[in-house]
Amino acid sequence: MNLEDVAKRAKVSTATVSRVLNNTNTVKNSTRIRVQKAVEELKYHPNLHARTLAGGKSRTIGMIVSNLENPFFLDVFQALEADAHRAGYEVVAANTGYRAEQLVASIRLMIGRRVAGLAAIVSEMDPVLIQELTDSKLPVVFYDVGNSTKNITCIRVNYRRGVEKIVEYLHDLGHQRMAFVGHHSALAPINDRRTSFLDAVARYSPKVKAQTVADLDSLEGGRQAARELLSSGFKPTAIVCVNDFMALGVLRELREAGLRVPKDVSVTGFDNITLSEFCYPALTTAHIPRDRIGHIAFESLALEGDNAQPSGREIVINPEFVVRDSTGPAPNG
Amino acid sequence: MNLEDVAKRAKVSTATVSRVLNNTNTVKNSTRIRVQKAVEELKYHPNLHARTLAGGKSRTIGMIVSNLENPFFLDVFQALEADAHRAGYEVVAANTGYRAEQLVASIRLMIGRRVAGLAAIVSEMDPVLIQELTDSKLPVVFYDVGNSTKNITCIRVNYRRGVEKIVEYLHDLGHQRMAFVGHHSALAPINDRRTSFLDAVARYSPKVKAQTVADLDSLEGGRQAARELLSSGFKPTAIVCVNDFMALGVLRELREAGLRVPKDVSVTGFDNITLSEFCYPALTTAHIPRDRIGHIAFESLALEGDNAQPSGREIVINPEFVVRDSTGPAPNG
DNA sequence: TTGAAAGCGGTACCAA
DNA sequence: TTGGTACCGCTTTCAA
Repeated sequence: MNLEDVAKRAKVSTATVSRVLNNTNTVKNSTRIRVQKAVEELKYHPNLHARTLAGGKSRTIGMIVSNLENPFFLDVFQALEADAHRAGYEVVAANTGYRAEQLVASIRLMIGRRVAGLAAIVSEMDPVLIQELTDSKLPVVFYDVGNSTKNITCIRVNYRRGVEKIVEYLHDLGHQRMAFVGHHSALAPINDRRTSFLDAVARYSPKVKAQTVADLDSLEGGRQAARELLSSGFKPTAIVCVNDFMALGVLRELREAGLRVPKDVSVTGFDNITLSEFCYPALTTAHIPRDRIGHIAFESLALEGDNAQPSGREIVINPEFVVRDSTGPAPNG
Repeated sequence: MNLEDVAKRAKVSTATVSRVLNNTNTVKNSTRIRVQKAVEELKYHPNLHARTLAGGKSRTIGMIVSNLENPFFLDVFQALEADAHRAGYEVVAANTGYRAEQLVASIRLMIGRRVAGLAAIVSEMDPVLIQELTDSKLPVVFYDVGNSTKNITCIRVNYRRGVEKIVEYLHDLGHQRMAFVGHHSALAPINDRRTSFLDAVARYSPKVKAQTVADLDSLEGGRQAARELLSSGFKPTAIVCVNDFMALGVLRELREAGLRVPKDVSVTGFDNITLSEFCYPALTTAHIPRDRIGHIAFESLALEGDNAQPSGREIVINPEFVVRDSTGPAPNG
């Protein structure tokens, strides 16, 4: 089923069918109706591949994220998609699960699809890939990696600042044994977070001690990390989690170990995902505006004409400290 | 940048380049290497649109879900995608947010992309769309709607049975005022769930009373529904939620209203998403095997040859009752 | 206002 | 083992 079938049935040329389908040029009203009728009757759906191939331009944006299970990424995706749809774009997403090979495959796929722009909200970016994307003319948005150049926009979160605020807050509450629960410490942007924590704690050294553990970025990962922590003998009075998602796992393990939060142990998250307010106890965390990230990504990728953003920007986002119920004074003794 | 550029650089024909790119036929080793070198140097990435257009076949599966925010759908997606990748397929997902117009748009999009198969895990399917998909020759999998025909496989969950078990359990615990928290009662498959609940309760009538409320399928929706319930004067001792996701919202509202779960109010979910075990208290729920649904969807859509599934199957899944900590004896008085 | 035809970037068949 | 070439289904001049 193709244009020609429709054309035949409507007794016009394929060019005319194309015209009515795209509302381009002017078509006599009577023939327009004839064509539309034919389209209806044949239940014709234009082949999008042929369309983009012939048209040259692509109306889809690619987005690659590290972990769709973590609502953080989903929120960014939804914000981006909302903008995209409003502007007549589609967005196709890929999930890497923090696997470098999968990232390579996803990038190839996106390039193969000739996306109009690519948002890479991933931590496993290696320098080679960054370079490759930089070389390509494709508009790209990175999150937490790379450097901005003509076709690349970088969005960074001042994680360090956020963690400093958290550690300071905990210190003021009297905590002296703080632990950090992270994940994938082999990945640079994520290891930076661990380092930020250690640096933040170092300011109160030697009174305040620190320890770090890591597991997968998942509920179960957070739980395992907490388990490891509890059996390490370190006995933290505060656990700083790299994000809210893992913090939920930590909360569970503490609960099952009979520890009360925040009475026995304080816990903090990061991101301020919706769940952080719905779990028990509600998490003290640092807000990262996922929707803003999504909006910025879209703007940098798809705006044209007057609204076009100066590409090659570097945007820094400052997290906002949010106090809830998962933190409290350090226990005595 | 296209095949011809590569061909020129390698001093061969486009046909030969195509051959080495696809590993078809035999190409002399020396020329193969020459071509590969050219591909490398030019950083050439084949245009996937041209590929599918010329090749005729599509190696991608479409999946449409009602609400990606609800982990239930994400789990199905991930299972499907894992299978697909293993078999060399891609899957592109679309989220409707339970909006009928968005579903129509998404279906058109998938058809336009000429997907090899379509999994529609949505509740907002209307008869017209079902018919349209049935007429098309496209392999389709429905969840909870439609009927199986030659090209259509249906996966159904015996929700009724699951709710019966839940209501029976609550009844045995002495609960006499049960409420149901649902969403989008205008959609048939979802209203069926509400009806199942009412029917289940009716078996214990008139001793046991029932009431139902509905809001959005979200954390906040569950919370609002609970709020409405609490201010209705009905004073339920047990709240049966249409799914775990909304149950999380209910838990929060109860907590903020000063009600203890399960001491004052029992709460049940449905689906057994991972979060149901990580929230507090852990939810009594009914397990629905999302991974199995994903696997079945993939099999029905993409298997060929010996492993091909008899299409037009109808698969019924029986939820498994899971007791955790959110349910307990009805409070006295 | 409409039609004919030249691409878009590949694949695959037929010859060489 | 290779090259030539006819499509795949659509968009877009260019003429009529």
